[in-house]
Parts: sequence; structure tokens; C-alpha cells
Amino acid sequence: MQTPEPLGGARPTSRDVARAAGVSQATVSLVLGDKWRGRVSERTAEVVREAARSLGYRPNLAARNLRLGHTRTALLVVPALTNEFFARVYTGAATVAARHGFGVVLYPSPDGVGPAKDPFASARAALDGVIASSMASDALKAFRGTDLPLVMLDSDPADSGAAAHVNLDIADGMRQVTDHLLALGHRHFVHLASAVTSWTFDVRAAALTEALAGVSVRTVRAPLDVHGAMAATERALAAPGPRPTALVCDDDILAAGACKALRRLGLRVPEDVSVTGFDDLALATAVEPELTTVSLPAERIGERGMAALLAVLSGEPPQPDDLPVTLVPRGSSGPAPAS
Amino acid sequence: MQTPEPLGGARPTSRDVARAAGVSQATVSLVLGDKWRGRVSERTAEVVREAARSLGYRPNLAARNLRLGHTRTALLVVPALTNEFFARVYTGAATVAARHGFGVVLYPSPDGVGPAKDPFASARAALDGVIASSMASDALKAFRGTDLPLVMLDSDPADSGAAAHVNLDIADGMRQVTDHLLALGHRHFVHLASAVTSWTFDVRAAALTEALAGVSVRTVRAPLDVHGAMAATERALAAPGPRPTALVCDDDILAAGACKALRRLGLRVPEDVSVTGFDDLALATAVEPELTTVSLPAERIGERGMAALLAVLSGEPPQPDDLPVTLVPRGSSGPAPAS
DNA sequence: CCTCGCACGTTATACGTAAAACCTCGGCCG
DNA sequence: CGGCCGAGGTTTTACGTATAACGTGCGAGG
Repeated sequence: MQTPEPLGGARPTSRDVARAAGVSQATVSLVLGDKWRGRVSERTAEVVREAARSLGYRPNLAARNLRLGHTRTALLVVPALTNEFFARVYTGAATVAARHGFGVVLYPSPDGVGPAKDPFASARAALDGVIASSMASDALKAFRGTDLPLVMLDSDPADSGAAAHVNLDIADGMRQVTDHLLALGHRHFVHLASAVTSWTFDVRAAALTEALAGVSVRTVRAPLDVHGAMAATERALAAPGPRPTALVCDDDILAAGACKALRRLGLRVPEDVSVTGFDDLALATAVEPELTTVSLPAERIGERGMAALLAVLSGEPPQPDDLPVTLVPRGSSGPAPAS
Repeated sequence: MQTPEPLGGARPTSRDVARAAGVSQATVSLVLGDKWRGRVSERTAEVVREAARSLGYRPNLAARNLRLGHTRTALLVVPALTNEFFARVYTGAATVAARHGFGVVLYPSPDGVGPAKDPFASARAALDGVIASSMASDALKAFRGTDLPLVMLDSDPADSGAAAHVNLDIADGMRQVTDHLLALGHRHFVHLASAVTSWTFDVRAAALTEALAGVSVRTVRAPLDVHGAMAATERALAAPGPRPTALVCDDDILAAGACKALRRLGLRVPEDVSVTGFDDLALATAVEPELTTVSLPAERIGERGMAALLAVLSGEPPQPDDLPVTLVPRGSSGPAPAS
């Protein structure tokens, strides 16, 4: 009937819709907000809906958020978006968010641990809460002392700044890895550890040394990329003493690099050296041999994190939540060589 | 001086700051908005800033957005966040956005998450514009006919719905690949193509068939994962006729799968069969042999896309923008076998 | 001495929405 | 017949901010 498209200048407002439908703005708000049962006749409601449709009306979210006092959006803080794990966490969080009419905006922390000068300015959306995954505690200080509830994922549960915690049983994962390798007869280990420090890596290290008490284990650190892992692996094998037969890596990327380095040194995986990863990225089944690794429920921790935030926002006291992880034995690990 | 933390109920508003500083709300807005030169004395400004700091004041973005009529945030629509390429596009876009006081919120299109019923509802932020990367044209119809400017990246430049286009010279990339392989003596090709269709893959196919006119080439389609690629590769090699010596893949993931499948068939890469990828993901150097592939300036296309959107928003007519891509020869391609 | 302009603020208003409070009219019951 | 009630709306207000429009002294110039 009227202008079919909101072309040209300004977007139509609810008042424009009201005018077109011959009702007041309040009625439009009622109808479009689905709160009109018993307050507006079915016929009028339909007229309003039709007017809105023909004008191409979309509510102004800024105005709505201002009026409502909340925004139904959460901020997800992650160390690095290029890591598949965090993309999956996001997916999980966004899924349950959508189910509750929430949105999720991402904030890849600059530099992973950097001093986030102003997270609020860069995540320009007005927020209801914050979820942080695998972040160092002090990288989140900008969110402390605000009124925003903070849910921490895969982080130190002793951190009291968070309104809720959801964790992965990382320690158990590492225990499963070591049990697996010990059962295969391995007695000389190298721990290829991540050079970036965070709770999740600290736990891996602690669990490993505890599970391997009394067994020969050597630690080498590497940045989280293939070339760093290769260099570190070469260093580790160049060290004096008996040659390690098992290489436990903090991450699949490190494991992939380790495999490459070993092969260049003329060693076969897993016949001469077994290698294990962590995280079960797509990479784990792309390389050869496929990596024995620990599968983490990435989507699920995102889902649970969002659910926890929603619980906090509705005033429920959230209980601590721990998710199990599972060892996936594949081709990169095998029996320790005879001698 | 006053309450050091905004604990308890409501967040402090600019009016609270004004009260604490003994000035009017307008003055607070002036000072904090950095528009006070010659309107407010340096001393008063400092008092205001101190009051804001001690109250922990953060401006209400919803109110600001409403007042200003824009939000300085853009929506980035991508097919799948777990693909490293898009994470990098995001990074580039977010970088130049931040430089201009803009934010970027992500919308991984319905393929990844739930029903796409209303992109505006799920990306709850109020938006100034939309950037879509590698999206099929009809997946964006929700953004057409709105007042939001749309910038398309890596998409059909003939699409007139977009206010600006930024593209990669994909065709040239594929030409470089075929030139490389032809120079190595290859004459029997297989094109391992993506089963998902989009402009970027159509161009790869078209460029390949054009560059290989008169040469034996067979096309097999596979979903974008390692196992799909393996199955497709086996199918391709089981076909009658002379054995292909070069496998051109639409994507590094496909290439990695192809390498695995070939090895299982007892064929060596690159001695028996050469394999090439596309995109130059981290995966390309994680597998062995490392993949010959085409490196795409992912961050840069994100940067240019955001710059184009900013240009459109300030009324400048944006010119079409094409970014070069480069072949990176690595270990997975070599001379065609003798016979 | 009047007035002009500048330095320094303040008052008032609008942005678009949601919802509380308020109207109006007809029917029905006591 | 008076009053009450419910259906179907409308009027009004508030959310917090940015900024246009409007004072108000005071020093200087005519």
C-alpha cells in the first residue's frame, strides 16, 4: 500500500507503523512485542503486523536496549580466534544463546594475554555479561569490579572473581594419556609443553609430573606452532641420556610438529617414538599417522558456559560444572621399542 | 572519594558523575566526549574526569547509540567460523575497525548454527553495516532491501546488491597452479572440487578448465573435510583410463585428505602423484609433505572490506578492489613421473 | 558608560521503544 | 438506574546520552 521499501533516508519507526495502521505507537509496541493478548483485538493486531511488514519495519535495537535496561548479549573473550577450539566454544555458546534470544559477540583478546586497553570500547555492544575461555586471570581485570557477571571457562576454579566456572577435566585427560603410554611399556618421556602459560597448560604439566612420578621425564617448551614444535623436538632429542620413546604434547599442533621433526631425524612414529596430542583438532586426523589425542567437548563447554551465565542473570546460584574428556587412541602411539 | 565501586544495584550514569563533580550532566558529556576545548576550563574537566573514575563510570552504549543514530559496529557474515580463513578475515576487519572506533560482531551463517530465522535478532547489536565473506548471494537476501550498506568479499562482482566489492584474484591463483604443474610435465589431472558451491569455488573450477583446455582433466567433488576428500580421491583413482599424475584440490583440507588416501593406495607424493591445495592454512605446513598451495591474503581482505564499508558510510564512492594471491611451491608437487 | 564578545557553563530537547497509568464505551448485575 | 467490569485501546513517561540553544559574568573597546 504505502512505500514498499524504506529506501532513501530514515528507517521507519514504530510511530510510522502506527500512523500507517491508524493506531497509537503503544499499540504497535504491544502487538509486535507479542504482549497484546486481551489488550488488542485480533483484527487490529493483523492490521499492525501488515503495516509493519509493508514498511519493512525493524525495531531500533539501541532504543529497545535503552528502554529495557539490558541487551541480551554476552561477550565471549578468547585468546585467539584462529584456534579451532575457540571457534567451537563460540559455536556452542551461540547455539544456546540463540535458544534464549541472546546474542554473543566475540572479543579475541589482543595478543592472547595483552592488557586489553579497553574491551568495552572495542566490543562496542552494550553487554549483559561476559564469558571468558582459557584466559589468564589477570587479563580479565578490566571486567572485574564492573557490574557484569563473569563466567570463566577452562580456568582456575580457585579464582573467586567469577560468578561461575565451567571446567574440563584436563588433569584426567593427561592421566589417561600417561596410563595409555605406560601400559604400552614406555619409560622415557618428553613433555612438549606450550610456551604460553595459562591454567589449562599448568594443569597438564602438573598432572603429567604427578602421574609420571619416578619415571624419566624431560620438559621442553615451544610456541604454539608447527615450526616452534619442530625446533623444540630437535632440542629434546639432542639432549644427552637415553633416547625418549614417548613424546607427550600439550596440543595437537605441537604433536604434528613433533612428528615432522622426528621423521626428519630418521625416526618412525610410532615404531621408534610415540607421540600424543591434546584437543583433538581437525588437524589430528589430517596428518599421518593420525594423532592419539584427548578429545575435548569444545561446543559443550561453550553451551554450559552460556547456560551458566543465563542462570546467573536470572539470579540462580550456579553450581560448579566439570566436563569429562576422553582419550582417543590413534596411530601415533604404539608399544615402546624393545631395547 | 565517594563509593569506589558501583557495587550493588544500578550503574552510575553521567548524571551521577555530574552530581559528584558539582557540574551539569551536559558538562560531563562534553568532557568525556572530548569536545570541551574552549567550552570548559581545564580544572573543571579534571574534576569531572576524576569523578567519573572514582565512580567507575562507563557510558551506556545503548543510550549513546540511540542518541547518535548509529552504532559504529558492523556485522561480519561468514559461512563457518571453524575455518581458519574466516577467523583471519575477522581479525583483519576488526583491526581496521578498531582504528576507527568501530566494532565487529560475527554472524556465522546458518550452516554452522541453528536456524537463520532472523539474522538481526541473533546478532542483537544495532548495526551500521554488513560485510559478508564468501557467501552465496541468496544467503544474504535478508540484508537486501534494508538500509544497511552491504560489502561483499570474495563474491561474484556482478552482484549489484552490494555497495562495494573486494575480491581475491582466485582465477589467477588457479592459473598459477596449473602453470606450475604443466611446467613440471603433468598432463593427466584430477580436480578435487568442493561439494559446497559458492562463487569462489566456481571461479576455481572455471579457471582450471580454461587453463587446462585440451588436457585430460577429471572432476570429483568432496565435502570439505579430510574423510570426504579421502573417499573422493579413492573414487578418482579407481576410474578407468590413464592414472592421473596431478591432483588439484580446491582447498588445503581436501589436499591433506588426498595425500593420505594416495599413500594408503601405495602411491608416493610427489614422486608418483603431485597434489596442490588452496588457501595456505596452517595445516599446509603441518602435514608431510608440506603442501604446494595458493596463499590468500585473508587478513588483508578483511581490512579492505572494513575500509570499503567505512568509505561507503562516509558517502565516498568505493572503487572495486582486487587483491593478488601467490602460489607457494612446497613439497607436495614435483615433476611428473617418467612414463 | 554601554555594549560586545569570549570563556565557561547550564537548560532543554530529541533519539525510539516499552510499559504503566489512564481513558471510553457497552453490557450486565443488583 | 447506578455502578462495576472488561475489552480495546490511548496518553504519558522514562531509559541515558549528545548537543543545540541559551544564559552570565567580566574585560575591553568605542
